Amino acid sequence: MDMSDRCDFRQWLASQGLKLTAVRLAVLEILGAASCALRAKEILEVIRSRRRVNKVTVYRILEDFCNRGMVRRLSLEGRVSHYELACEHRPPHPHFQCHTCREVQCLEPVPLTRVWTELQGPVGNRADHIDIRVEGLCHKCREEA
Amino acid sequence: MDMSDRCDFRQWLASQGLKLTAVRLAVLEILGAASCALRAKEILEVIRSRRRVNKVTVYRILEDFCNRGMVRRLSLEGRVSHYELACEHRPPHPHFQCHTCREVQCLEPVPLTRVWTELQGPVGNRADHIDIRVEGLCHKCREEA
DNA sequence: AAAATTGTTGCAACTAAGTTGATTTTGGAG
DNA sequence: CTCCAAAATCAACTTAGTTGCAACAATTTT
Ligand SMILES: [Mn+2]
Ligand SMILES: [Mn+2]
Ligand SMILES: [Zn+2]
Ligand SMILES: [Zn+2]
Repeated sequence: MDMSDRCDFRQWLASQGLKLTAVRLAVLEILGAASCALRAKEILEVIRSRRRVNKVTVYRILEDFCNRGMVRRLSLEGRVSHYELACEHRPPHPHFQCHTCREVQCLEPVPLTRVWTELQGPVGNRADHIDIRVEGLCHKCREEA
Repeated sequence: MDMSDRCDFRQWLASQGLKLTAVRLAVLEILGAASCALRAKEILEVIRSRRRVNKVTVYRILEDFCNRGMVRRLSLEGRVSHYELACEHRPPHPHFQCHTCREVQCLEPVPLTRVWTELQGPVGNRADHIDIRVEGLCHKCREEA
């Protein structure tokens, strides 16, 4: 799932009618290079290692990208949102989160047709998306125990 | 999914070696009577309509119940945890959350064997639990639109 | 070129949800 | 009834994110 090199972030911003700014580009590049979903604070720190930024700018950019469907916000355990790129090469997929170290791993996308049929909600609801999170103990934490 | 009348909360507390206190009992009764998962603030407000309580007490009780497996904490959209009873009559199940009104509905438990086979995480991880959340537009919000 | 418009960033102050440590109160065993 | 570990309270703190407004930058208009 490391096909970010295929994405032209400058072009993506242009196609969204967004100006190419240093912070926007940095957010996309950082998420594109990440192997798993990142917290806003982590993104902020990476940008700050290069240039001066205010956290509000990063939060506003992430919010905007999420609304446009360019980035996905994951609700995992705890009160901290995690963000990952939602480019065409990265379809929605389940995640694994370790009880102990809280690390998040992306799992392969699953065909949801089978799951859909199992999930008959109250009639009249319109389901748009299924979010799957597997909880457990990651291989690193297993070795330590 | 309204079998809370079968649960004897006083006995449950005793079997857990917990003293029977007004707030503990109230938390269990409120969660037992709820038709969907509640936020800590909602639980607090219901208790406060009857007696004086500090929010810390409620948070500490919820935390303790979650650690003991008596209550489940749901990580839904946003930064607010939702809590539901995890008594023997209420097995883990998926949830539906409305984009618009954010209301949470409990869905029927699904047999996860089919889903398990689809979710092949990195080798070496030990999966303990699968959390499924369906997002969409609830029937009430659909009517309004 | 100057001015106005628009979009972007920065700053400070704020909020919501939950946590911590110290102190006081209470359930229930003896 | 007495006593004390367990439970509740209080105030202060933390974390993650939000809000309103000012400053700045990039275009567009005159
Ligand atoms: Mn992912
Ligand atoms: Mn439920
Ligand atoms: Zn781990
Ligand atoms: Zn709704």
